[in-house]
Amino acid sequence: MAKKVRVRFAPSPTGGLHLGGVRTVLYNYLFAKKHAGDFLVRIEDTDQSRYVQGAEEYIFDTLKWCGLEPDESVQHGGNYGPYRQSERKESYRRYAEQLVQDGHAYYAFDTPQELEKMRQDFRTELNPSPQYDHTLRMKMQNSLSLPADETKRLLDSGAGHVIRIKVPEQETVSFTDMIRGEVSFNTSLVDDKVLLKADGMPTYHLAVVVDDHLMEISHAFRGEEWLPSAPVHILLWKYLFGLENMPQWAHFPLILGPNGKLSKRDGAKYGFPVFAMNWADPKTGELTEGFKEKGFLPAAFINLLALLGWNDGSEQEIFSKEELIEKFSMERVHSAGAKFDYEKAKWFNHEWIKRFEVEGLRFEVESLLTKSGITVSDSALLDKVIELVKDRCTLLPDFVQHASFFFKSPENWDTDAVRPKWNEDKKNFFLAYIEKLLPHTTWNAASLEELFKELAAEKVIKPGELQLPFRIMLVGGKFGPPVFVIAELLGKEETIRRINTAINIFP
RNA sequence: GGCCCGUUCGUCUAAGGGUUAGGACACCACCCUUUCACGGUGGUGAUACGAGUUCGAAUCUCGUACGGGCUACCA
Repeated sequence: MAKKVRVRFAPSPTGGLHLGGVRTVLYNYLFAKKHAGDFLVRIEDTDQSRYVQGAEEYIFDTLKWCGLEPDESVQHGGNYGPYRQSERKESYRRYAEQLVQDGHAYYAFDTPQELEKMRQDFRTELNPSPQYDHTLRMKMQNSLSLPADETKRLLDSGAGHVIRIKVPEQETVSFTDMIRGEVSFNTSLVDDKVLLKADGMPTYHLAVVVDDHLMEISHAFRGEEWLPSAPVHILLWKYLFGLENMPQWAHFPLILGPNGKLSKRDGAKYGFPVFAMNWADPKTGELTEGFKEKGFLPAAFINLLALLGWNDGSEQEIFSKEELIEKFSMERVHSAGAKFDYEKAKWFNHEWIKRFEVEGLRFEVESLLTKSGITVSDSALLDKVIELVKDRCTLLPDFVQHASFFFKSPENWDTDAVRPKWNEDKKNFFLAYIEKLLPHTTWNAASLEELFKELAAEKVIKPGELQLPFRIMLVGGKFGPPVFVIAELLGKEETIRRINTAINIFP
């Protein structure tokens, strides 16, 4: 009998949510939705020293922007709450003690200094990082190496201690990864990981297993960096809840930067965002730019993220969220890491801007224009302008360049572009053109162009040489849609005003 | 160092024994456009290497090389 699909995402509020993290949420979400299952978010706040104030809210803001809101979460409550680890503290201790009683874990009293000393003492050329494992545990201070009464005395006296898993020797732990197939490990090479810390909080290893059990998680998906600790989790499932109840695992490939796992540094170094939204670290004040603020559409963002490690086997590249839910399948997630390419990311956004209806863009464009000091008085005009220029915009802020001159006269003119061919004859042409425009009643691009060309023929000037100056008069530079279309949208009064203004400025 | 994962154009990828190894981004050329784009057409460009299995290998197996991850009382 198949259990209902229930997946969870467990972010740690240590600041920011980068591409890899968001993609993990995305795949979790897509899989859950595809199978009509639940998608939960559980907060990993075990390490209070790394906990960053505001990071939790940031995570939920990000999920909201991406349209990946959980069904149950810290914010919404739900039947399996609480979803914050610090609020579940007591239950973890219980399971850890249970393991000790069953002989699968033990108390360890070693201080950080003693651990450091151990690493120093046993470090050799062949083994640069000695582990707390079966070869060393009897040489350390723990309930396995110490006499029972000494252990009891230490415990009773309230001596600081952790609980570590007792990993067996010479066993093979294997499991089936939905992406990689069978993966196996020799337990002799696995170290005795800490399960419960001295402060009573669980480490990720204990928490993930206990929570997945308590929250009835059916599928556990996470990044590939977790693969090496999977044997610990498998062992814990075996000891605590039974392998037959274990969720199915999938380890997603990493998203790589120019060199190795994508990091916050890469963004700053190579000039592209690595976070979904701006993140200002309250501790350092450091700001990391986000895709949102850079001008990405959420639809484009999740689209490009989804394709970084997955495709449906066809040549389709543009997928809406609904299509992704429908077509996503774990079998088609790659096992190799994918290097992030910002150029391609921008292409996705461009495609989405082109596809978006005006209604979907209006709000963003207007607020961007307002932010750069442009007042949009005519919203019907704004709609026309958006439709007209959206093909030219890759990132949302590009609209400012391509749309602002419809609402505000240029203040600078690219006079260098007109200078070489500008002369008295041309100036006279525009003066004459104004005279023709004044009584003109059918104000549309076609008739304006016709008038322009007739006059040019009359004055024996090539129309081509006149169009560029005309464009610069209207928009200030060498860009934008066809000139006569611009003139049409600008209206008679404004067009004439701009010709008049510029004609006196041209060299 | 040890363990684990991986390897098709520069990048993202298709092709799950038989294709001139396909597409997209980027790049180049041409067309369209007397602006900038969009668009269109074409081009450069890849199966890491070596063995084996097979009539036949990018595809299966092994080895090598290379890349990445992990190796904390972080996740």
